[in-house]
Amino acid sequence: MGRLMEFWGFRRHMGRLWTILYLSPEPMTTTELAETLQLSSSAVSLSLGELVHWGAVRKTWRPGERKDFYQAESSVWKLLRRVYERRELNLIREAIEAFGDAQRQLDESRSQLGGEERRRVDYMHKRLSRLSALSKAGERLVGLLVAGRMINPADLQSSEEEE
Amino acid sequence: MGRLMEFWGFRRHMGRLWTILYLSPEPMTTTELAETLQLSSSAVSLSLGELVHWGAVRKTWRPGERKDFYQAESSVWKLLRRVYERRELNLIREAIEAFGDAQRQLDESRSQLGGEERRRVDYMHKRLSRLSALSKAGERLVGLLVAGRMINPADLQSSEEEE
DNA sequence: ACGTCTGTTCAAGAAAATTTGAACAAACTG
DNA sequence: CAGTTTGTTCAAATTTTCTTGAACAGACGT
Repeated sequence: MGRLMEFWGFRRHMGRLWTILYLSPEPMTTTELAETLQLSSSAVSLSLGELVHWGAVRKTWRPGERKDFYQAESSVWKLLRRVYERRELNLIREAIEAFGDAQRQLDESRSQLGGEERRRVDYMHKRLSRLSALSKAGERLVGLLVAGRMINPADLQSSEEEE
Repeated sequence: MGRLMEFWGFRRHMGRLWTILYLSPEPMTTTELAETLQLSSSAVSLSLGELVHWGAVRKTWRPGERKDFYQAESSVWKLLRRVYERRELNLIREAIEAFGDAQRQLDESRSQLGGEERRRVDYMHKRLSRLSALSKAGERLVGLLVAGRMINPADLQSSEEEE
């Protein structure tokens, strides 16, 4: 899970910590976690905090006990959905915006150019439109994924076909 | 595109190089690329090579010209599919294998344990089964994506429900 | 065959990230 | 209220990853 998480763009320790908690029948303390994974308390604090932020781990208490206890959110599907929603969707939207900005910049310079240069700009404009269309299709698809609805990858495919 | 690619686990320059090529009506040489992006020739060579390896860029020639020319594979959908196929599927399969290995290790030690310890091992075993089921559902889904067939995220969801 | 041009590989250096221990802050105990 | 215990933050140190220039190798033209 550490490797998986790292691949996904999170800290490796986040995966390791979550896994330990996921495999434990009982909530655990930071001390136990640090011991199990041979980590310093600050490393645990940092990664655990991020896990809590992503809703992958919940803080709990025990009557009488002074330390905090942590337990894993055990619905991986719920977690995946949240990540797609918060992170991937944002990323795609930023990309869409960037493509739009680029096109607008091209529009501005177009009038001052002629011949060869202008043809080049027009070409770039067309390509950017394609990237935009693709991103928008992607946005829709991820939206459906998050909503748990059926997805048709052919939409992505067709968004790229020449008009 | 650089940021997107980086986020996806590739070098940032791969995204930048691909974009320049994608926006260019004509194939380009390494020299032009290096100039455009202010990169050293070795940096271009490295990232461009990786792009070729992933099929995102093709080498072409021009009669008479001595330098190699490069052009972008312009079907992003095709590229996405290839990445999912070569990389994500592998990752998932490795995970599935790892979960299986872990379970076998638990099986081995189970007989030598008793009481509390054994209950703990059984719990971990059950949890690993859930991760396995989830990964296998994921594998199937990515397989469908690559094949361009319809996907139902609800499969992932249900693979996690208690039996 | 030689010199030139092109592209790749490598090791050293630079930059970026992770990790850690210590300092700090907050909450509880007696 | 002083003394613990717990958790977080920070800057220094370490590790890892990127980048670069130089050395190397291959191909071409003469």
